[in-house]
Amino acid sequence: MELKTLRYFVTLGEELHFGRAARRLHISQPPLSRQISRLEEEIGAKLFYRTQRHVELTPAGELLQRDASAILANVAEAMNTARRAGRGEVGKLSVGFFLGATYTLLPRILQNFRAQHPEVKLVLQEMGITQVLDAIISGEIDVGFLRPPSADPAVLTEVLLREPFVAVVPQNSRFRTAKSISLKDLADEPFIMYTPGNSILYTQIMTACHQAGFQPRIVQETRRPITMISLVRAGAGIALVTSSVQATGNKGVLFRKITGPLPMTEIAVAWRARNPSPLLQSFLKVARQAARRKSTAT
Amino acid sequence: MELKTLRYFVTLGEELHFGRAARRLHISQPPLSRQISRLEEEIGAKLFYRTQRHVELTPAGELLQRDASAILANVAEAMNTARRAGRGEVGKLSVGFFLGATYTLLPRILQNFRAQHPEVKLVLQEMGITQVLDAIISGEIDVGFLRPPSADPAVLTEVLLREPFVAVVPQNSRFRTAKSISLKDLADEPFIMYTPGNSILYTQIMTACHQAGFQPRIVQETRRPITMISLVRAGAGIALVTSSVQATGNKGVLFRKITGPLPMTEIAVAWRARNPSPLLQSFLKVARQAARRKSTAT
DNA sequence: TAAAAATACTCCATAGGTATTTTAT
DNA sequence: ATAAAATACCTATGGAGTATTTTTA
Repeated sequence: MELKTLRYFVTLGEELHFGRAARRLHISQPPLSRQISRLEEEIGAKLFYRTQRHVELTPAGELLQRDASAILANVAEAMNTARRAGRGEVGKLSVGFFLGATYTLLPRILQNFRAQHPEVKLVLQEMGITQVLDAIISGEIDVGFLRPPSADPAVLTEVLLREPFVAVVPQNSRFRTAKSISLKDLADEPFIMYTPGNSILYTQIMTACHQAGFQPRIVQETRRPITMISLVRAGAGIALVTSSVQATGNKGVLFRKITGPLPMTEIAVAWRARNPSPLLQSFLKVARQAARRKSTAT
Repeated sequence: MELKTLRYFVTLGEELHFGRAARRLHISQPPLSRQISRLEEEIGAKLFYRTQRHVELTPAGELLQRDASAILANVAEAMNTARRAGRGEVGKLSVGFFLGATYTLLPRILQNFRAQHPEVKLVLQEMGITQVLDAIISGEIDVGFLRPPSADPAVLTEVLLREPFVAVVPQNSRFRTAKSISLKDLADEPFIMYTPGNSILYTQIMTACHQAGFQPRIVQETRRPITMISLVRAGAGIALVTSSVQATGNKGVLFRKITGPLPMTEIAVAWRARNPSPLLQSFLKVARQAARRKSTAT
């Protein structure tokens, strides 16, 4: 069975006249006769009652007519879908990210991408920052957000966002009137700190404090900046978080700029080096645009 | 697009290896490569990422893989359905009948036919006895039940059932003790009669009465035997109905055999002379069987 | 270096064309 | 007598084969 045969059959079923059907198919009448005979042979049932004056569908032919039309439509549809998928207009894209990307960067990227590619299904997965890289390598996700460096040659990364640390202090803090705080002024404060294991922020802060000449007194550790802010609000100490955390708009605490040896911290987008998916490329483009606008805004 | 190409594509999508896929398809590797390239060209999108070591579906390929498998399954299914329709195992059969056939004959035929052809959809239409013939000629129904003769050379008929008339009398009738009634004994009774227009029963009864030497006094006319029986029960008169009407099991009236010049009345099955539908043939076979058993039972 | 996909070319099966016959109205 | 489907026969496109080249892990 070939589709050509089905097309012939469907056309003849519509015309009920070999000559006219053949003309519509841009072939001559004899080949059409032969193809129909062959089809009937293959199926093992007459599909048309035909005399020299009259052509009519048999019950079997009528059933096949319905099915065949549907099949032809499905084929056209499938080809179209594949074509559009090739242009990156439809499909699926898995995105992995860590908590820190969800404050300002990711929402804007996703919003723009959805607007430009409404028929693309986005599969979003939050995961630990250390797992993002593995997920990219394994192919579990197509694109991920992480903090560089990624240190794997099979994965390409591109920094989207650089942001400073800010200090989170209670509203009644002695720093409440200060516009910015020098890092070494915090030497005697109780620190609420990131968990060491799964955040390079921990390392960045610790290193900076040592450079500033003190060893912070850590009174609490947590992974989530929101929790850190709650603890600050409760008076447990002060915390250093990335600037974008301010976007959660927390009341009851104050955010202050830090001066001193603290470096900027970076968020990068990462993807498998040879993943030629057109969707991936579209996503990266949107991500770059969003990041550019974001940066200027910051 | 031809199905052959889709089959190649699906197989390669399963194997992800040109050599193995070609072996499964009983062709050599180069034609497979070419067909896949051609398909990609036609669609305008790469369907496989391929290096010499690794073949993988692209997003577009993955979509098409799903659609193509479904399409191939549908094609197989459609061919099968058509094949079975050709053997009369599935399909649709339109049956037209008049009221008089519904008492004993039709139920049994339909029951048997449904048992033997569970996948055939029966479309049943009750219609006036005069319309059955037209419906057959126009092709609106495939097979019809009517009272012969049909008087159209394009329609074949076959008598299935001959049945006598019986008298319907009230329970308190003077005939209640009689085993049978002679037609001319009814000469003075008020008659509840079939409508003249659409029943040859009217003609049969009137003719017989004249032969018996009287003109029946008609007090009521109706098309439905059930109504006639109700009227008899209500004491409006007596009626002559076909024997099979007894099957409705009416209380409150008595049925009595008639002796005299009343002929048997017939029910025939009829169909378009050249309707080669295998379903029709099956139906006729079942009808004949059912009628044979019915006759012996009567 | 080897395994596998792509390319080059050759051949033939079969789809389609033209001419003609058959058949039912 | 005629219109339309079937049959006969011919032609040529394109699918499949073999041999070879290219590529990358």
